[in-house]
Amino acid sequence: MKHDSLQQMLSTRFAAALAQVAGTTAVPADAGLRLAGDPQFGDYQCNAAMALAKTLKIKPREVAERIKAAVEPLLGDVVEPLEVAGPGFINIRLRNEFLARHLAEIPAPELCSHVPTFPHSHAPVDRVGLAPVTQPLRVVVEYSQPNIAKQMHVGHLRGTIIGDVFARALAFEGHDVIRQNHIGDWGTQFGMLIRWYREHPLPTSATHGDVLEAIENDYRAAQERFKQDPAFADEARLCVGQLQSGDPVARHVWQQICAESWRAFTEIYARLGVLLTPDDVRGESFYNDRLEPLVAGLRQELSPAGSQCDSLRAEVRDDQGAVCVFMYDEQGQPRFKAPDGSHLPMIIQKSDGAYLYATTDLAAIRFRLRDLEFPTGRGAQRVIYVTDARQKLHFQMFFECARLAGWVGPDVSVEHVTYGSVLGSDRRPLKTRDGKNVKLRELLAEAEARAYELLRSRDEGTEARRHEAGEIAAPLSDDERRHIARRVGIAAVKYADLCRDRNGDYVFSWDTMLAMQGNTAPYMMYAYTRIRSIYRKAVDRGGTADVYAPDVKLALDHPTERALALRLARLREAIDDVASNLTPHTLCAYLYELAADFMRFYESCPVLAADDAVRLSRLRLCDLAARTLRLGLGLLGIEVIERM
RNA sequence: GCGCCCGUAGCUCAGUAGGAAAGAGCGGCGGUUUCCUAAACCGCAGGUCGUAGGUUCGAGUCCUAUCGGGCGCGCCA
Repeated sequence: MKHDSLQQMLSTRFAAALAQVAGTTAVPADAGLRLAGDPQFGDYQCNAAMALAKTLKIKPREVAERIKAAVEPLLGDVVEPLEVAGPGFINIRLRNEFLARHLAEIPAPELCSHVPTFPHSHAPVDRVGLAPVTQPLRVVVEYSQPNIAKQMHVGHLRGTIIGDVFARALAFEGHDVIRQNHIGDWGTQFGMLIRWYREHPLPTSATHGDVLEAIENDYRAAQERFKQDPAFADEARLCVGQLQSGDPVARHVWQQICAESWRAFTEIYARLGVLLTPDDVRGESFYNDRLEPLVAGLRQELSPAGSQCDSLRAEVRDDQGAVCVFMYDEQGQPRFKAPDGSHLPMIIQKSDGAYLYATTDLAAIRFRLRDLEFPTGRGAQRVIYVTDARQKLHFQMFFECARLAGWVGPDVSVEHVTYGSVLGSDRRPLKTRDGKNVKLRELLAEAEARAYELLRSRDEGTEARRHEAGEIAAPLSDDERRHIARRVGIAAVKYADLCRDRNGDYVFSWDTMLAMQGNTAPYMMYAYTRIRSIYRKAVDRGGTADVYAPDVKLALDHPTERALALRLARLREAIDDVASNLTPHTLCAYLYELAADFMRFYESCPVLAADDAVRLSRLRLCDLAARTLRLGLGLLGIEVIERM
């Protein structure tokens, strides 16, 4: 089992050599080791000589030569002779024997059941030879955050998909991941609904096909009535109080609404292949009775003479009837400003006594870091919030406030991971034709329908013809096609979202995401089925039993074999990258390159027709490629299929 | 007014704590199928990296201005 990526392995050796050349015992944190910019320069390169030349006042190429001399004994038979090139680059090419050995160490699939896979499939995960981290962190990932009594819509799509990748990748790395779905299940809006259901029946599955849709319609009707009927509005406000004070009737209606909402959310999550379950729900209501003491506590922590952190400071003060946290910078100037230039506070209690998002967030982080009861009894060391970029200011204020209050220590990492909006082809936020939010339920149905249509139109011609020509055993049955269409459709939506840098806005396009060429889910899934097809045929011919036998030597003589092998050997780098930088698109890029490398290998290296030794070697490469694709796509929350 | 994000090929986007001649896909043009799925593969064409300064041996990448687009900024989440 491997802990270090190739890059880390090379980097530590070069770092040691650098220290030696620089004449220090301090090993540099960065040995300047990068992927080679161009294949002609090898696989990796070390760029540290130029920088070191400056401090040593020696010519860069001379420094490079010294590094080369110092590092070569450390590298053994890992690399071909190093080359110093250009102004002082050191080009590194891994030896084929090393690459082959490296891959040969990946054992036949050993399944691990500690990593979550898909909601409906509890198949253990094939780690493809990658070891978990030795020092796992407890990581909270908060994502999705739908609102009770409303259907999930496109606005929830990105956060749900992206957050799920973090949960998966971090869990795979061996961290102790706690998913948290901070659902909006509390607040004044429930007064209207509770009041409404005094005189209307609560929708049930017996009366409505989509219960949540019915509740949402009622909610809109109640809002309308709230605006027009003052008596109704007053009663609705009273209902809020009843709910908060635990009135059994109000409480019951609220619980029913929540239960129906969760049911609908869970259905969407399962269909999307997202890990979130009702167990992960800890909504705003959960923190309700912690809010009053929290505000009181914050008054203590942030009193003007109270605890301070660095030179920043904050104070709690009532302003215009609201309880506010005012934050100041090192110069004593306001940290945040309103449009009119006045000091912008973070409001933690409204003038009417109600609490806000900020208050709940503070309560939640306190809970996660201090109170969360887990087997080992420790709180989270890393908390990741996945929300859209527009909430940036809120999180900035919230994080600073929590730090200033001393609730988030220096050893804890809190991260706001943002993403851009989903836009339509008009570059405006994606809406339906009549200007409404696109329901996730409908969007996913369309994805599946479009994928089905794609398969059907393709099959009309080629599949039947290929069956007649004896090229394939049987055309797809309609059931299979529906199954495949579901996987491909959902995968297309998720992959299209994940494969671009999450910071920017992104233009939603069915045609782009369902394309068979390019960096898309269908292309990758197709590559996987091609590999599996070879393997099936090999099994039919009885030639796969021993691909992982110790005497099978991986031959990397053809350039496409070598390129594929190198890519496979870099899996660890790709996964480490997502887990530490929280950038799903870099894993997508890796997998796309892997699929493309496989396709090129496939075009130029016959597998089944090759002689025994070569066939087994290539078959093993194929299987490693399939396993790597399945794992990588699985970490992206995408399930592969065996045929397309 | 202040703050954040974005600006790279006709289009959609990569470009990894500054490193060698700027990369994909789509679209365009041209090739490849007695061969494991042609839903593929290969080749060609196409860029003053918004603009102007600066730092550096070296800048798409860092700094400062500036233009253009998006978003945010007291009792919403």
